[in-house]
Amino acid sequence: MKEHANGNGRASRDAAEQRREQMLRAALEVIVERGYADTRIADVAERTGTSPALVIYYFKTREQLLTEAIRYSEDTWYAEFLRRMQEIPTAAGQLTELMAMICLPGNPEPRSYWLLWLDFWAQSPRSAGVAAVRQKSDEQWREAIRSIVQAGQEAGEFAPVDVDDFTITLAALLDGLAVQIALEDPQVPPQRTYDLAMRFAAGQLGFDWKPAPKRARKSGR
Amino acid sequence: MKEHANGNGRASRDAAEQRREQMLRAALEVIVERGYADTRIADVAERTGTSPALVIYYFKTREQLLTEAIRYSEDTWYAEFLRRMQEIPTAAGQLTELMAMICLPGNPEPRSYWLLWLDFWAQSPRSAGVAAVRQKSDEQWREAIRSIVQAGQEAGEFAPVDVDDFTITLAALLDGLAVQIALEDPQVPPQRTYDLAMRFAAGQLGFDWKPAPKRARKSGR
DNA sequence: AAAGATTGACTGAACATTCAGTCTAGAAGC
DNA sequence: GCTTCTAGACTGAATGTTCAGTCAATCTTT
Repeated sequence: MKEHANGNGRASRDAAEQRREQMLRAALEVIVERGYADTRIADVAERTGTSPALVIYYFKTREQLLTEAIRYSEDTWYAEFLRRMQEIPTAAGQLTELMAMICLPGNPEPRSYWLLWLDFWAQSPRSAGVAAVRQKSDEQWREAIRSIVQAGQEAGEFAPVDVDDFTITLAALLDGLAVQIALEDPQVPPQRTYDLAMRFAAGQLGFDWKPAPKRARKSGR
Repeated sequence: MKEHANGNGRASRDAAEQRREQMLRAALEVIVERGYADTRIADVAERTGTSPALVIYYFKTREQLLTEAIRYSEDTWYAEFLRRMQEIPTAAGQLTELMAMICLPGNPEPRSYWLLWLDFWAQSPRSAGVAAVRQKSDEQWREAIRSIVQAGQEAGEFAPVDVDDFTITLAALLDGLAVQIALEDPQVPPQRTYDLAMRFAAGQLGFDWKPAPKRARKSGR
């Protein structure tokens, strides 16, 4: 269980790093379940099979634990996003994959992710730490869209719309749809958010996209 | 200060009603400042110049106070919205006024209103009471858009887009822009949210709209 | 390589504070 | 005098943080 060995304190430093991550992941789980404000140190301790004191030992304060947790979440998500983008050649394909990551159930589970964001938004006005992470993520996020669109335009895939306007609009649209995903509005299931977002992007950028084959056609409304 | 007088318990019942509203308004102020989760009974008591015990006297529990407060906020906002709609003849005009109410600084201050909503969203997954109010407001909200669009189409003002799809998309877009308004993102000031939302609506529905005369043209980006 | 010294990881118990909600008793209005 | 309204003192339960000290591993010294 203990990987001691090699010379200096390397092993224990690794172990410590693992501990930290374990706690960060546990914190994220608890935030999703109980909400940011109601996440207690004791919860994280319990979930990592340790004591509240140890959590404070690693993170000086509760706030530090929580802000590091959200930073961790963002970094992880963004890294996965970049990884996927690199495997896709066309801008339209990249945009499609991005939408899927955001809207459709899959590996980084969008609902959990967006539940976190609802909390970040609510916390931002009152917490400088959260606000900073949110702002940075938001910019990174828009920059990602922007660069895909720009590349697509240069490759002739996309119509020459104003990149900034389109980016902000799409980002906002996705945020709004994300709320519905997170809150599981029965009127707006994930597949529908995906279709609507794709239709908007395809319409504005002028690339072809056909909505997924509808299963049963809902009758009224 | 005390309006006693007339016969039975009417006066005191009115006074009690006023007290309640006073407390509800105070609660909303505190929620905006400190956030839903950190709103204490003592804050509301202090702001109304009374005691915590009295707040509990009127609302049995803290949760009841808070959920009634958000209901009150929604009812007030929606009533004002309806009032304004009735004074506008065209569907395009109504839609424009709606956007202004949502985006541009004015009487029901959008930023405060949206800050409340950020909290409602974050609270919804864990509070049945909040979730219920939110869901109802959301539906009411979409229904309002839908009926304006439908009227506009019947009057020949608007292009015949799919009403449901358009409604959900616009509602989501506005929610997303609202996040930027609430969080005061420097990249996306209120005027810009208004312009983008209007451009989207005008483009989709095919009515004329010219962006407000830009003041100073920002140079780079 | 054995003995001692040092460090990092960790715990249990206590502390201090914060707060929702209760209780009691009094004031105000009818 | 009966009901409604109000405040202040209080309670009980959480919960973040501190602290003194244990334990095991590693480093130093001889």
